[in-house]
Amino acid sequence: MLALSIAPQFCFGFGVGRTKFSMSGTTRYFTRALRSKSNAPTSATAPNPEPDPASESSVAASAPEVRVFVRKKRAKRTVKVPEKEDGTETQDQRESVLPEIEEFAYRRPNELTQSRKSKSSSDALVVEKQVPASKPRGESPASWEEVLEGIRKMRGSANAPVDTMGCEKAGDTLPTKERRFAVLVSSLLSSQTKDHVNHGAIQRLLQNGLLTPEAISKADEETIRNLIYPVGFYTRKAANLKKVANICLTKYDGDIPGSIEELLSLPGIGPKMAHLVMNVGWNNVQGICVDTHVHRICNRLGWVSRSGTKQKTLTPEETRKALERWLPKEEWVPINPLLVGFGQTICTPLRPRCGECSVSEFCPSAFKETSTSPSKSKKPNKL
DNA sequence: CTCCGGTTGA
DNA sequence: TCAACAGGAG
Repeated sequence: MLALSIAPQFCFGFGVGRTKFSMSGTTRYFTRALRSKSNAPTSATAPNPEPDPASESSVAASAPEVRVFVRKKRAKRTVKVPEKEDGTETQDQRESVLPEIEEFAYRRPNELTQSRKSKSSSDALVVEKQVPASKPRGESPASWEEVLEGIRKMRGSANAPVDTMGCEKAGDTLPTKERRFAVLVSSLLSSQTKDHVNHGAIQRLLQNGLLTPEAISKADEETIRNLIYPVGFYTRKAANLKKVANICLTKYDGDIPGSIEELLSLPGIGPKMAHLVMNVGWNNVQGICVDTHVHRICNRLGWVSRSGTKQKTLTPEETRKALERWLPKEEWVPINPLLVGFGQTICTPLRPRCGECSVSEFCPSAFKETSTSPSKSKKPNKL
């Protein structure tokens, strides 16, 4: 999931020999793309399209075509960034980065109108199960439609990248079964990971032919770990990925599970991702994909509460059920990217920019958390 | 409630 | 420099 910014200080440069580093109290890491552009200027991004089923020694070690990230743990001192980080360079970085971000910008208004008109013109979506739009069963909050519309307008002017993009884009040129698997993999990788990082990992898997259950189950874990490296929690995810690939092969004939319950049984797939995979992979809306942004914002707006009370919901799952009680089904999919983007730019977890929010008049929590924060309370309100 | 591993804002 | 972050597992 994204933190707050698409700002120019982003300096990621996959495959261009740029080094970045981070610091934390106990551990320092830096990453470096192995093959720099100067070695193979024109083919740097298309190393080896063929599957390279694991030789015993890791693919990363034996095949120079595989682009991996090298990580070093516990470097004792700060690593120098080889390329200058002065102002002009930053400018270049921004220019090279923004188009990629642009790709991820959510295009919800189109899709919304499309789904409302229920037109079959959508190309990549294969499983076209018609979801009956159910009538909301609970009380709708006052003015929720105005609020949604207001947020849509705010989002239209300032797009924020959204983590579902990696999923929706994942392998959208692939055959349907492979595409579903790509969506599943993307979901596995995407949690706690910025989507451009996730997208890079998916591309590397794809380029190395490792975006099928067969290939992943044959590849060794080290290879997978190196390929997905910059994503958050890559060690755990590499292990989960192998397990999931094997489960898909043995229990689902190489396809992915088609129900929430079965998806939840996969390691690394929880409620949020299970609903995301159903929505995006199967185009079958079983529930709302609720992440912390949706959870936080719905509570701030007073849209959800513990059943029978006015208390805030305590978990995203609780929020999901509460929201599903009244939100019309055609909003179930759009609500996530809408609120996530909103939550990244305006309704931030800490110090929400209520002054810039056009729907603050409808929000019971507006201006309750001051941007200068201190005098409020020792224990800041998490929502 | 903590850990996972890296990024980010303060 | 360092704690907060974000989804899932334990």
